[in-house]
Amino acid sequence: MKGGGRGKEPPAAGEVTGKRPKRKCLQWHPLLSKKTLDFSEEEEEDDEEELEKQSVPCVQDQEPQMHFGSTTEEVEEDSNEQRARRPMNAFLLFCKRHRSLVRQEHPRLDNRGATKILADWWAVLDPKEKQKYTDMAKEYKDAFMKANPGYKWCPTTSKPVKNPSCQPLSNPRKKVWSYSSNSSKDSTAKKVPKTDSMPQLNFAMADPTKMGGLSMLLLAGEHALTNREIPSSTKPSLPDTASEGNSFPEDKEEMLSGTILNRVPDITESRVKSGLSLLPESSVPAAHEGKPCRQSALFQLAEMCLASEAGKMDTVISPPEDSSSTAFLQQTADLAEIKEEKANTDYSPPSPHTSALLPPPPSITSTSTDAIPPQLSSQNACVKKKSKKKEVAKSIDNSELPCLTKKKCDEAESQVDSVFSTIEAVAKGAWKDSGEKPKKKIQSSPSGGISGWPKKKSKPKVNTFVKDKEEDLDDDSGQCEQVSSSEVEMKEDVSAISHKTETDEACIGITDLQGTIPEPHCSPCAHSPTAVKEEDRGRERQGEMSCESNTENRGSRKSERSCKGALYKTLVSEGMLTSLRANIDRGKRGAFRASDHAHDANWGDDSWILPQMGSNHPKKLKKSKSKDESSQGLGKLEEEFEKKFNSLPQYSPMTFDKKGTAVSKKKKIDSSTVHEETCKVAKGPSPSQKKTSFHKIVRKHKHKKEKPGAMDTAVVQSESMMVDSPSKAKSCATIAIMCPDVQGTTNMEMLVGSQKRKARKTKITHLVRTADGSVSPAEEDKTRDLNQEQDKKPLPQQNLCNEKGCFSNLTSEEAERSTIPQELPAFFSLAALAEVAAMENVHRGQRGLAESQKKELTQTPVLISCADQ
DNA sequence: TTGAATGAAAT
DNA sequence: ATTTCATTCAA
Repeated sequence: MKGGGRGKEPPAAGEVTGKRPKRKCLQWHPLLSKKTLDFSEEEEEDDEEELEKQSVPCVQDQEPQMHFGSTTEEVEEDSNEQRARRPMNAFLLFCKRHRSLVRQEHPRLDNRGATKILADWWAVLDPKEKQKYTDMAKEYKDAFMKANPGYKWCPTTSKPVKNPSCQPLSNPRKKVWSYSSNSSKDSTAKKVPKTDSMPQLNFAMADPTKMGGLSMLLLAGEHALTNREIPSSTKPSLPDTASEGNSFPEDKEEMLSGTILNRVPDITESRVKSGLSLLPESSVPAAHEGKPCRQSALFQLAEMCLASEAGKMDTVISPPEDSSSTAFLQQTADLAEIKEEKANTDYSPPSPHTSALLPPPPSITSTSTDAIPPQLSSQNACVKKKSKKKEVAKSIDNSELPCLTKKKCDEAESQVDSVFSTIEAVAKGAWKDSGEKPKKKIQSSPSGGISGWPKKKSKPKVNTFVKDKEEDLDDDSGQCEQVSSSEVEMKEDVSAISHKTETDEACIGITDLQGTIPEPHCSPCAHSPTAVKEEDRGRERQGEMSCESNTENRGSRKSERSCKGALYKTLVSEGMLTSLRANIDRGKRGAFRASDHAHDANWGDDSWILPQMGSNHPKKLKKSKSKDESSQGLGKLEEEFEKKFNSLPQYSPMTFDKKGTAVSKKKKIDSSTVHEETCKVAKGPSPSQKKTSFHKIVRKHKHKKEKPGAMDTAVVQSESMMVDSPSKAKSCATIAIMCPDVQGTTNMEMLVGSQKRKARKTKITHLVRTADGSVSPAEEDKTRDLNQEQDKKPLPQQNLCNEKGCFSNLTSEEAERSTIPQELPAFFSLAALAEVAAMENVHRGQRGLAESQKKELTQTPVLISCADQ
């Protein structure tokens, strides 16, 4: 059927160009930009940012993971390729937000169909609301542009924008997107000054991604550090590094600068403080030195890990959760001290290598292992996992398969290893970046000598990689500038390292998880940081408890997260991350907020995050969540996801229907869809379809009004339908009644929407397909027309509907799902709906849902808001 | 990998 | 004016 049609779209040009081959584009996230932002800026934003941050990492991680095998490297390597994805437009946002709803209603409907419906809804959507989405989109775009100054939608030429090599990141960061409710403001800001340097990638982003969950930490750290950086800023090399590996370099520096062990404590404190209060100065000497160091949360994490390994971490870690910032800090400090001591004891003796961070000597490792609280290990694992899950699989193939296969390497070892690996990876990354600095202790031992590094006993693989990398690094070492030249290498190395390590870790983590918990969900966790949070709370899967100290809950998987989470929490507690806290406070429920509010307030961060989440592990999450169900268990991910999105108003289908009717939108209705549904209805629609059919029917009527010519056919169809099912007929009638006024004025042309474009190509196709057998294209068209015709209606209705609170109800997912009936009342008479439902049920053979719906419908007062009024 | 929708941007 | 591509996910 489509074959012919298709030809066109897929098209030609597009194909070749590479259209969809999914580029490796990293998805841009507001967070990225925010990342750059100073936390200090806006509290609100901060909150959001926090959330975002969390989420971001995941996202980022995920992406890389996704592509991982191929992509990861690509990302790093191909800065060029990686193009940031273009920001979604209002419609896409809308789709993203509502697709699930549509699907709920019409389970059978595939995405295409859903898209059509969404298009209809969109068409019908009140201008106000549309405006919201538009604004969002705009902001999003603005932010995006800021982040990626030179970004071109069409890669066509080349992606000039990014360059990998050396551009200074700093600029872009500035503000990024502040979220302002008002759309307009952003526009001005848009591109702003930033140097164009920021390549699309936002390497900054990239790094974090790599980092995984850590990214957030990094952000925080960076944020704090940022100040410093600026001063030193100019390092040519840095920027480069930053661009590339960004975060790493900084870390690296730190690493290099001081012995990690020793430094760790200090750094940690400093970072923490800085992060919190922005204390700056004192600590982080290293950073000052040469580079800016963004320290990163990552670094901290590493430190923590080390410490923990040392044995002390437990303490440290635990605090975070509870804690208030101060306590935490103090503890940290204490820990640091302790660490130092131990470190000295344990580590120092052996070698200065990089000291703790990197490769703890085997002995140490063992020690650490013992001491290591699951948390740490878990953390590491978690972090990596996130990013890697998918990757892991791939990567595993390469190097780590064994782990997977085994699945159970010693957990302890694995964990430890993972930790180390992580650290190492980080260090390496840093080193690379920092390569310039002579400091690198590691360097002290030439590549060959590095042995210190690669401590991992258990996992030679990692070590090997690391070593190799190190060597590479060494080679490269040092030269940030070189980076440009050797960027690729760097990237590769880094990526490889990180990945590998991650992989290993991931494997480990997975193993652990599996061991502890069979569920695969882990991966999901990775998906969204935010989710993680919630999960942590909510989920209590016992898990290993590794994180006991850490946070409240967390099962094994969580443990990892928890670790991170601990940091976050700490930060939050301190006030660093307001938003986070807020979220936590809200819990899942936050969703409710009025659409508007939410929209304004949260929109930015939250919304973004969620989506990504979804995208990342769309399959798992979504399905699981699908909706209602998810609320129960799954919920968290979804919840968060929705929450964010929720900030945008989500409308119930009913609303749309109403609006559609009410509103004059021209919308086109998808004739095809309508037909299908109608047909279905007539036939014996599937349960899910009922609604759809109903809607469609309504629409048809509308359309009919609009187009007389079409009307005829449409009418006929409708008639037929009616005949088929009296109930339907009634509904139709009802509708007609309701919207009698149809101002016929309309225009024939109307077809605005979707079909316009596609009409050429697709339209036909649709028709054919849609036909599902029954429909013929012509009819559909007619139908559409008819619908359109009818579309016009008095605005008031719309308002009413809106006012009624379709939104309010909707916001919460639960409400949405459960509620359809509730929603219904608005537009059409309930009775009609009920009838329809009844019919459907009959056809189906009754489904619980259907019945329930009917009941509800019937019960609900019949409002005939429609028209008139 | 395609397609359905809309829209912004680029060509 | 036309083409890309952003999201989503079943075919």
